[in-house]
Amino acid sequence: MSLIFSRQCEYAIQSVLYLALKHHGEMTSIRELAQRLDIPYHFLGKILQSLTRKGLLLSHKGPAGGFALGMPPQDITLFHIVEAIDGTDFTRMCVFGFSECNDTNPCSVHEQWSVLREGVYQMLISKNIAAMAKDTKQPAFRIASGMSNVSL
Amino acid sequence: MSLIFSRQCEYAIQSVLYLALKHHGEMTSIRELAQRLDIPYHFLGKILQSLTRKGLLLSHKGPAGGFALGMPPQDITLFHIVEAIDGTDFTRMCVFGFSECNDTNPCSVHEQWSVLREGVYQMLISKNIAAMAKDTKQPAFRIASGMSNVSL
DNA sequence: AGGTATTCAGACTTATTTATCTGAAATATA
DNA sequence: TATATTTCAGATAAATAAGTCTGAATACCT
Ligand code: FES
Ligand code: FES
Repeated sequence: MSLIFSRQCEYAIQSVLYLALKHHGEMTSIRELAQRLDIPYHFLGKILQSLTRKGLLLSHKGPAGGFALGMPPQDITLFHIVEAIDGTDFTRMCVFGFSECNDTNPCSVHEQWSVLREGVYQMLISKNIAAMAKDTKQPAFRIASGMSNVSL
Repeated sequence: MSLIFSRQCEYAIQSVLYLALKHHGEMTSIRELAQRLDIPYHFLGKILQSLTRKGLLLSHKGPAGGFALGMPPQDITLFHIVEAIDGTDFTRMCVFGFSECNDTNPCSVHEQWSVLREGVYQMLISKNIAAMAKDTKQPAFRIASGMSNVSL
């Protein structure tokens, strides 16, 4: 198989986006996220904990507890999430699997790949979560796999 | 971790490229490939067998046996190799992990991703192995991880 | 205070990928 | 024909990723 990001990372992106659709300060439980996004409950718990430790989310225990964004949605980009879950190795990786990817000792698709990789990076930092949430409120966009749009 | 292609696939690419540097019809053993490219011997054996079954390589048993390209290097692209090892699912995958990636029900980075994905596809089909082998003969390029250039 | 709903922490299981081992089949060469 | 060298096939093992379970800690509510 060949992926871009790990499944954990995909779940993390979906969850943060879902939280960004909620009103400021509103708490959302793992249960709700897991149901609505079709993510295994306990697995999601772990992922949200990681994001919380990194400061991307904040959490609160007890009834009426749950998770919410840990910083303003304007300040969160996909790159933050990817960085927190998968790390940023992909910015240094060679298509051929060679150890170091650099201009002085390139493989034969290095030039093309460098451009594409920069494109991926731009995709990850250019849009913040607030903007993506706004997109997602339009009916044409979707938050979860099957669902188009979402009613919270 | 986040990768583009599986490790098997990276090994496959390196191996096919190495074989393309050999004279037409020359047989290369798993042993030589494994040593020069620093790939686990038996694991590489499996991978080369897969490529052989797909017709990308041809193999011959016995002393002076080994592997060679199964078609003219001008006709082999990276896409053939990726297709044989990892499959082509990545051409249909959504960055957010949603089930179907399409224009009618997009996620909020679908537009950017579609462009990038097409770029990856072009990278994989635009250069054939013969051209890449020619690149690799220049001292600035490298065939194996540490090695710059290669003396066969 | 007591009951309930939630996150948190850690051990555990399962699935997938990567890697290894063993021996059989094929083939060149002496 | 005998021997050595190679690929081939299938089982096995180790490493990593994905997912599950249990109970403790925390906080709300009556
Ligand atoms: S050296 Fe291979 S992609 Fe840069
Ligand atoms: S729908 Fe997400 S990348 Fe196409």
